[in-house]
Amino acid sequence: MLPLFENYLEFIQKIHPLSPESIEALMPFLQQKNFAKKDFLVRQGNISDELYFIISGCVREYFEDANADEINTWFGFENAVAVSTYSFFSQKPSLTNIQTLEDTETIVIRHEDIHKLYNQFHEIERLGRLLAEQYLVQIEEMKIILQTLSARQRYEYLLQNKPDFIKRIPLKYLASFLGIKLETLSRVRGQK
Amino acid sequence: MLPLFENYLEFIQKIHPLSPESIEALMPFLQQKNFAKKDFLVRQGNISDELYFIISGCVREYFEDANADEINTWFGFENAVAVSTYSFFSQKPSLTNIQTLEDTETIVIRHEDIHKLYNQFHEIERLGRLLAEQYLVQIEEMKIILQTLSARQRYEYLLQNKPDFIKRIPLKYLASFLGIKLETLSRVRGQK
DNA sequence: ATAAATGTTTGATAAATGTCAAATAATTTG
DNA sequence: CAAATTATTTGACATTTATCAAACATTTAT
Repeated sequence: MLPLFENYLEFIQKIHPLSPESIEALMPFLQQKNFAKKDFLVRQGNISDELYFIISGCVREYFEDANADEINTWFGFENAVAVSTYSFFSQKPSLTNIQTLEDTETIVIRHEDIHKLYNQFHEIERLGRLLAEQYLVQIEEMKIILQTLSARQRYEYLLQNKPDFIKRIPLKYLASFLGIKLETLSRVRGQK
Repeated sequence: MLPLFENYLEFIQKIHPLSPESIEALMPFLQQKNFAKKDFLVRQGNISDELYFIISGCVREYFEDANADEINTWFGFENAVAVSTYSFFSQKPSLTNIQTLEDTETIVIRHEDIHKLYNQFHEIERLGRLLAEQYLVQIEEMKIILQTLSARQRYEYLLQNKPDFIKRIPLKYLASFLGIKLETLSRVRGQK
């Protein structure tokens, strides 16, 4: 087994253990892809037919709003799944970009291949369901943060719950992720 | 076929068509439950082991924040699935209440029974996956609204995209759903 | 039909956040 | 390493939103 795939399989098995047969069927569809800093995994407007598991590095998902400002919607580090959900699920043009913030190693699996595996192995479809459910709950949490917290409280939420974000992601990007302006974020974190 | 189940089956078939065998297996687990206005389908702190399909009426999902203010997180009308996602998926205590805003007829299916069906029918598990994916994309949309729009723009979003909300849901509840105060919402909609 | 309860609007003011401009600080590149 | 670029902070001020109080309107229950 290539050592790079170990993290990926471990990640999967934690969500839903797979039989040796499923894993054997899955492996040929996995492909390693490495990206330099600032490369794009997904581009707004294109249909995203790949799902990425991040082995190392860091990516952001963002879109451009009406004023051509970038709105960051998601950040992912090692051992996270990066996917342009709407596009990948519906196979329609992506509303977002996914771009690396550092050199990043990924394991890629294609939409088409996942669906082959879904058809062939009920337990892989179950994995897909569980992954979607978990992802959903995470998005819901972030939605509540944006719905209920002040700028200062949003920053404190990051401090307590996503310390990696503050360590590794430029404030510039974190601001729109938190739904506040860069200057406000800078002030809020100065006074604490 | 009881006419009440028709909408439910139609809803399901639109997401993923099921074979007659699956439908036959599913039917015995469906149960009709009617609620009076202000009744609770789910209570914060309890494990929610039921998923509701709304035949008629209207429900809200909400939780109480640290100041004992109610934060509304979701509204559902006819032909929507109401579920306390976190609790139902993880079978841990619910973070939210689900309460009717009008007399409401539902079709209920239990967590345990869904999982029996998942085990027995791959295609029902697929339905579950697709439902989770769709739900996820909807939550993501609302997250973007809260992340990027001003109070006035949030109201205009509702006007254009969820006119039913404005017709049928008291402003009092819509305000926290939009992440703004009642008075602000009232002002914003007065000046238009 | 009326009183009580619930829901919405309005006003005055305070607090939070945004805007624009400029100064520092940190990082990248030749 | 120095210049150029990118990122962050700070200041003055504008705008938005919240807060608190009260009035007004609508719905519900008797």
